[in-house]
Amino acid sequence: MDKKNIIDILNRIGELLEIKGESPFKSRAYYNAVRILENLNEDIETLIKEDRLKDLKGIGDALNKKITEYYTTGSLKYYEDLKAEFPESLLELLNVPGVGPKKVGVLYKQLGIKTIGELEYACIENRLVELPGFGEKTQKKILEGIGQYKKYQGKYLYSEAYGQAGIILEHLKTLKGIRKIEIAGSLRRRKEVIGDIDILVASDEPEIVMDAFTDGDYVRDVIAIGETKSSIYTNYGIQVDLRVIKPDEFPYALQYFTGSKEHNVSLRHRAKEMGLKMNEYGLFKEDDTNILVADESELYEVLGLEFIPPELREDMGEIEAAANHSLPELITDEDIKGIFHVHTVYSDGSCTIEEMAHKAKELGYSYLGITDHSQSAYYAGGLKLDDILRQWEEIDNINKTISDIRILKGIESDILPDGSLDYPDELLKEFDFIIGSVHSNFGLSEEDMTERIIRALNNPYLTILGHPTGRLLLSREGYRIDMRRIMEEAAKNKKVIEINANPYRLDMDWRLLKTGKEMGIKFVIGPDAHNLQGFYDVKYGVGIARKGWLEAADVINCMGLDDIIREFRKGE
DNA sequence: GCCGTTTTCGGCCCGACTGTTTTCAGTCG
Repeated sequence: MDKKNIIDILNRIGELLEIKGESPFKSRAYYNAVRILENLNEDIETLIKEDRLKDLKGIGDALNKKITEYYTTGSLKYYEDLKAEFPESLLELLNVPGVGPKKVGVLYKQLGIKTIGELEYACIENRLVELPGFGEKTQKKILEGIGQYKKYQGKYLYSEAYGQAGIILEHLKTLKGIRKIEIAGSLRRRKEVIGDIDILVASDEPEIVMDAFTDGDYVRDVIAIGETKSSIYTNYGIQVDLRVIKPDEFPYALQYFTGSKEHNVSLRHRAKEMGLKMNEYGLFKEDDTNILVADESELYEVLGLEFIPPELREDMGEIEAAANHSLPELITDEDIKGIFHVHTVYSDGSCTIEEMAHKAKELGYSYLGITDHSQSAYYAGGLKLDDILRQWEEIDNINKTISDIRILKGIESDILPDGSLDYPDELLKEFDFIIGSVHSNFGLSEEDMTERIIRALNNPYLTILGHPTGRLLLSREGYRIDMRRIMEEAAKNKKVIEINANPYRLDMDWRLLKTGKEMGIKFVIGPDAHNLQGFYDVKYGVGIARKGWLEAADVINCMGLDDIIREFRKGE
């Protein structure tokens, strides 16, 4: 029983209550509790054991009892009773964009629809149009939503897959008989979305490895157990393939299974031109003798190439660059000197400025740019003029007392539909820097949305364009924009573009970074942190920057404090 | 279901958008 189980059940209760039609404030209380637990800096088990849960603002008597019951007995009667009223599969319907709890309630009560499949069928049969509150367009939208949902099925965020892989590696590392163990596949290439996890092990004793792998706590189902390959589903539903390889073959297999497919096709083509044949077992001369290599880097060397970091293996020019020694020296986690884009209790963050500052300092950063939401972002508690003045005063005071880190005054200003920023110029110019982001009116035409952002990029006070497409991976497409034109405008006006490191966003997309860099654009890696944990997302942003060929010099938060201040003053 | 308090019931963030309606409900952020 861990925090995630508790959070899951509270969420499900909230959703079931909504479907049932209970007071919205009741379900909100459950969602509120979820948020509180997610942002908890203390161990939840300790809180339960010491009976301190109810001290948390937002958790009262009822929730305290329910959480404690679930934690101590492993089940919760209230939830079981609620579940008995509705099939649990109803909750899956909520994943379809455009379908909320009210619609689920109607679909279930009037048409007996319980699953996505049934819903899809009912749409095709034209049976939704007659329902109260539904119509032609709703039915069409739901059908499209189902299509989108299906597209994302079986896909996972990099951060989720990374976490799961870590657990498995930890479990296997202690085994004797393992000579080498590595992650391969898209996870090693640090793709933003992952289909499955590939793990390679070099060992002379495959049986021991396979037994241990398929026997871990993380296993939900075993799909197959073989001598060279076994597959499982983890508790989170991610498929994991583990391959055991003879130690001599490890470098070839690692290269082969890291991919990408396109990279390997190009690489094999190159090998063939050199009279060589390559596959997962080796690199063979025409007489079929294997060219022995100790690691991947020697393998690339034989092919006349510099070592190509896995992140770059997407067949986007990396092989040519490796051949003529022009691969970039990719940015690393250690290059990041300071942080921009964090939220605090002033808007929708859960920690104070001081807490965030101390964490940033502890992590070795030398500056921290605070960016709460601006006044138009009602839903996130955006800052009014008074709040801003109060925040500035607080920042000034903290800067006086804290050493080795400097807090910078920023704001994440909404870019309003007309492209203007959310405060008058007299106020805007007083900030150290400004991130401009789109948070509303996502439905503008491509033309209008592009114009909107271009106008913002022409605002002298805007420093950084935040999460440029607004996408949420696996759940929401970005808004329609002409990214090429936006990049041109950013380059012309010397505006920085954010690589939002939140694992749900990873926006802007790495596929565009190399082009942007060639256009002379500078980037910033921003965690969009809403709590202390958020700082740890920076590494995901670094991964994306690496995939986009970026070096430390391309990313402004690799600059030291003095340089950054000079950089910001340049615009004034 | 939680909170606060002028101690026990009333308020709980707010607005845009869409599609369905004919004045509003549901969804989303």
